[in-house]
Amino acid sequence: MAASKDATARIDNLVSLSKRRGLVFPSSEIYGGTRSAWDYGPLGVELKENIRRQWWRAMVQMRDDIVGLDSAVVLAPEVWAASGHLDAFVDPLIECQSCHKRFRDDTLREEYAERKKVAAGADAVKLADVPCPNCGTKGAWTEPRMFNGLLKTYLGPVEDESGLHYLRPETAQGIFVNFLNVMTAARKKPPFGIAQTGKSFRNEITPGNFIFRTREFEQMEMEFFVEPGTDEQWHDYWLTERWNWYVDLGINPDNLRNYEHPQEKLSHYSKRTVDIEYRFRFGGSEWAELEGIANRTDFDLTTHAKHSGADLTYFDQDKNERWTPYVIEPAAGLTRCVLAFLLDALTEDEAPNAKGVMEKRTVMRLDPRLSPVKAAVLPLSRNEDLSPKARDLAALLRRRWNVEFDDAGAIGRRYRRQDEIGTPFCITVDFDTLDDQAVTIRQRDTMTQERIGLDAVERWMLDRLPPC
RNA sequence: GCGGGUGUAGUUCAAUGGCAGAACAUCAGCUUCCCAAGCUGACAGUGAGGGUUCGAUUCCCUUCACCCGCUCCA
Repeated sequence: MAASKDATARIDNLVSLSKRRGLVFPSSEIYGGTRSAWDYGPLGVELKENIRRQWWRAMVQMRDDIVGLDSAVVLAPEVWAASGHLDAFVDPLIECQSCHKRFRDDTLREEYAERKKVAAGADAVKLADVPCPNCGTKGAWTEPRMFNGLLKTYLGPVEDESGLHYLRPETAQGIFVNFLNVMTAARKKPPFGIAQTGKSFRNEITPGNFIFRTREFEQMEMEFFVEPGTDEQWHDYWLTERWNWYVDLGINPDNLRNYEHPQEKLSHYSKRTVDIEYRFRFGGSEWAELEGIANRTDFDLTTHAKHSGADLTYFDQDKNERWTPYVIEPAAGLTRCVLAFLLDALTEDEAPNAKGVMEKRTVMRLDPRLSPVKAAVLPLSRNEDLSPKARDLAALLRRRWNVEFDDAGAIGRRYRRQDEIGTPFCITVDFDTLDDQAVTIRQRDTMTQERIGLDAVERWMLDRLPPC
């Protein structure tokens, strides 16, 4: 339990750092807050967009077999009936009034029917006869209450059932209903993929663990359409690709693992699902899901074809036959990625202060591609000659990157402030700069410095920051 | 939603049924200052609502949020 205590402290530490530095704020804080979501501050939105950009580059722009899409959040309600979400997301839950433990009404009666060999099945079982599996109290159940995971909204001027719509619980369905549009317009044929990122909404019973589980969250999903029979190979391919994406962007592989879903617990659409989990070290569980990589078979295209009447098969000219593609889906949580990248990057080391005494240093060792601020330009001290020189350099670099200028307080303090938010490079304009037209560049992780000519700074940065 | 815990400045913590303090952070100024400990000054708080009371941050109720469990799977 000591480990989880440390982990809790680590998260608490990140929560306060996030607020202090403008990464993540409690939502609607001045009104006491709402637990549904968190807000991303000036640095948080940069980090989140950088992660999204890296995903988009790796999944869409650097490949010729995947294209992008941005479908609506509110789709026709029929989509959710066809996809199975209207059924699968509705769980009737009942609670034992003695021990307050909760169960699903239907599974409780099913298990009872099986155990007691009730011939007529679960429907014949009366709840009053069923004892609580936890405490044994018989029939002290509350009324079943429906917990619908879908968020409802009412469109149109009159708020009645005819306007009932749902906010999407996943971005995937927007891809499936556009399958034909995209395949034709982009002139793609299987194997090919459609990717999109965006907000999704789920009525989670218990949001929590900072930004890990929220009712409003962001996903990065890709549906990869393949010929049946090749699906298992492609599934393995994407497991490797996605794992490597995290490691390439700096996540310590020791903090990653694959979790194979047991066959009997698979979602209604899945043949096989493997999660990439990160060692978040929350109180309750060491590992938690970052991304789910599922073989969705032809479930989605088939069900949408059936419900809509559209032909969602693909005509294979080589084989002269029609088939419904299978789908491999790597579905990542963008907001979960933000948390994982932050936790993995947040480190403490020791560095000497101005008097040579070793002191704790907080460093956010983010990959420079993800860092909210790419460089800070700092005059050695606030001075009428140095500050303008530094401002000019900052303005020049801002044409390409998010660059800060700061001339407040002592130089060491400013370095540490940039360390804490993960800025990889600090460029210092000193009094020699006025003569030799050169600056020192300090690197975040090593604190080493090198002197570079003013006119070479942009090139130096370009060599170390890949285009994005 | 249920059970347990917590709520005081931006952060981390004090204190009290009768003026709410500190440290760090932040901001302004000073400083030829290269790794947060210099000097001067400033801003800033009892989560919200109600009750008891002459008086509530403190006691009571409600509510909201966070943390730990039940649940969950991006």
